[in-house]
Amino acid sequence: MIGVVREVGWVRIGELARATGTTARALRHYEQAGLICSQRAPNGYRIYDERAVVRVCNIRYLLAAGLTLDDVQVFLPCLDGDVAAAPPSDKGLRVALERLAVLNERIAAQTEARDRLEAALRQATGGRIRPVA
Amino acid sequence: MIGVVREVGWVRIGELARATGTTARALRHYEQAGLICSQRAPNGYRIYDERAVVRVCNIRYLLAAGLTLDDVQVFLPCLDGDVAAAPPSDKGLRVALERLAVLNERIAAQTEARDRLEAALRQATGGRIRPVA
DNA sequence: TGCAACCCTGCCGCCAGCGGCAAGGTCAAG
DNA sequence: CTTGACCTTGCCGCTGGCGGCAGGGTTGCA
Repeated sequence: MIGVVREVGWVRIGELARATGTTARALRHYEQAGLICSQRAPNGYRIYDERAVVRVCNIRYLLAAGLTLDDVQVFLPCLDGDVAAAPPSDKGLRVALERLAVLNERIAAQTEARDRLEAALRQATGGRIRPVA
Repeated sequence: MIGVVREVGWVRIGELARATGTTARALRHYEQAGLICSQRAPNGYRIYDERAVVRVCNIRYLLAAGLTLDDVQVFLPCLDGDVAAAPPSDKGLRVALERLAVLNERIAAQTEARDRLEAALRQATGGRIRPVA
């Protein structure tokens, strides 16, 4: 074993964290939420195969897109990437569409608020033109 | 003063809550956050003048738009419609403009999230969530 | 042999915006 | 005089996605 570099196969939590741009803490959190699973080494350490990288990246992607961990649950069958045979369920699509609607709503509301604020500011400074550095 | 009926210049918290579509609990919360203020009746009850209705509605509007209570703080001088009589200070304007920028940033971030989700969905309808790595 | 770098579990904290409850005071109507 | 609607303060709880720490164990390397 000396000098043998294991290219693939099993990584521990820290390495997976580095590989996916997250933290060990977050990964344990995902596991507790049932989004990823791990084998255990004889010493109790979590070990992951390389598919975990894809999976975690997918999870992070969906989270960054505004889904919750619960939402991501729905997509579990699709998270392994190589599953061409597992198209997203109707349920998954529904969740995603709902989330999309929520995001659109929020964006619209905030944009409206911004426009209002902008107008108010313009009015506030309308009479007295004050240079606001 | 005899016989003069002042059509409710003052309301108590419950009525204000009903008038603004919120709860007494929330109003106390806003007060504790420094967003609204109240007089006190001799018995200790909070009493509000009718401008409070406008103010609270504005607060709720901004909150619904995704602002935080802290954000709303900054816009306090604008919430009463008093702007013409009491133009905001340079300092206030500066802060308001900063907040405007923050708002724009937030909108941009959420828009990006939405686009990502949309893209993911588009990929999903093609068979899988998204090509990873 | 001793250290530094990992890993483990478990639990508390944080932010935001309240909800809800306890334990009491106040007031008008019946 | 009692009921019930309303008000007060204060504090704990909840959701979401972790951060961070305590208090351990395990490894690799000089």
